[in-house]
Amino acid sequence: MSIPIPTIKRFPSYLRILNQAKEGGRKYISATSLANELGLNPIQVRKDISSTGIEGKPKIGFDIEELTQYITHVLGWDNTSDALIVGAGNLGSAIARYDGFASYGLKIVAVFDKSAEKIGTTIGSFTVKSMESLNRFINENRISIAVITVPASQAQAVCDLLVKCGIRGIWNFAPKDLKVPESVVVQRTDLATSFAVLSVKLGKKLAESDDLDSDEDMI
Amino acid sequence: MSIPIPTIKRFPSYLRILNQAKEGGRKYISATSLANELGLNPIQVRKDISSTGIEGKPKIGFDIEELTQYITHVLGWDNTSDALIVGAGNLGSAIARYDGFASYGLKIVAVFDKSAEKIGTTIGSFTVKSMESLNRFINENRISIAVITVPASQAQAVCDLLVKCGIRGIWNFAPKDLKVPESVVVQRTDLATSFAVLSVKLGKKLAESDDLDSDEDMI
DNA sequence: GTTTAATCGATAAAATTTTACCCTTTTAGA
DNA sequence: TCTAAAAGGGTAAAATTTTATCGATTAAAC
Repeated sequence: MSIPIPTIKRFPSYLRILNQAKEGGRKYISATSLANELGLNPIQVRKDISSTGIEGKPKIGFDIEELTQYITHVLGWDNTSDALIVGAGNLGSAIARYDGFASYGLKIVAVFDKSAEKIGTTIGSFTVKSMESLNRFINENRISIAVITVPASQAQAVCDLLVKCGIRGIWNFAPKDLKVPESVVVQRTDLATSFAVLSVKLGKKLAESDDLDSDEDMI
Repeated sequence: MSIPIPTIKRFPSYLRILNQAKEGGRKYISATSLANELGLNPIQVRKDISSTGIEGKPKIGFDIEELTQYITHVLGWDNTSDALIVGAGNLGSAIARYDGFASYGLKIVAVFDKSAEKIGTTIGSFTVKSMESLNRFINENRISIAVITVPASQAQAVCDLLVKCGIRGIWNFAPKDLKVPESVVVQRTDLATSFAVLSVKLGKKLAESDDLDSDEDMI
């Protein structure tokens, strides 16, 4: 009944292609063409879509509008959530300035930092607020999501504080695995993880082409 | 023989904990304590480690130094690769300024952008270079890895150019699935993907606690 | 020295995810 | 109208990944 995590991870890509197709004036899209765009297996796309309960029409495909709405809904991106950022360093600043979150139902509404030098400065459209004002801000604005972009050494302390203030979802960019109570959800996003996969694949690829090179020498 | 992708994705976390333990003066670490730190299953950790060929000692665990070296080697992080960034926007700038890449064998050596306003400006320790100078730079410095941080609409064009210049590995931050020849490796890193998982988990969690609330009402 | 408890390692089972197969539906064209 | 081709959908198989089980090993405590 519940949707597999790998499927959920593919959903944002589907949305992206769907939007593209819609902008191109199309009304229907087949699993096959979705798959082609994304380099996926069409059967897998169909299976992913089937988990939303949406049905397609043979020879035509799926109704783009309907599919978009369902996926958006499954992801909970149809209701915008306010979120705040803790940590006004490079990454925090970049995220604060990034304007693409709106399309996935996330609205950054404030940026916090503990450094006296940063408090009061401007990042994009935000004025950096102090950690002392965090609790009140969360409660007055009923914030349930926080983005952590502080150094690893401070991440757990910040996390604990956020949890105490009532935050329920944490998007953690610090390279640190946070301990939270069962009622709180943490998702860690780690550049290193992604780069590890690139490294290994590239290493393998380079080794292959070296092999080819030596094969060629033997001709 | 080849290491599963999920295992590779966990390797950077292992390295992080290993470093931490080493700094704490420890010489050995058990799969169990690694697992505890990361919220993983100890059996899984042992299995992951076994794919490196390293053997541990019962009752003691694994030699931290040895394990670190092997994992680093498997990831190819023992040889530093020079890389360049294309796209000096928010994200590109943040990445250029980020100093944590060194620990995973990645050294950003230049930043490129096509915008005349940005060329010549300074980002961290880099002076933004023009796209015209890209080809020459790649060849003179034998760069094989590029980071793409341009908008989605330009990503494929930039990618094609990079491939033509001889780039073999592309770390793509643009929300766009790039088509590359078979000899090139692309890894896409997407904030939306990560956030999707958080959204769904959080939605489920919030629904659960709503259920509990209503249950309590019934008492 | 013996016992105990922690841990490893190998193999097997379970769970999850991806892929294959085959049949049905529907549109477009002969 | 009939036929062909392009999907979709359901079920089952295959592949991958995670978890369990159990015996073997080893340092530390007694």
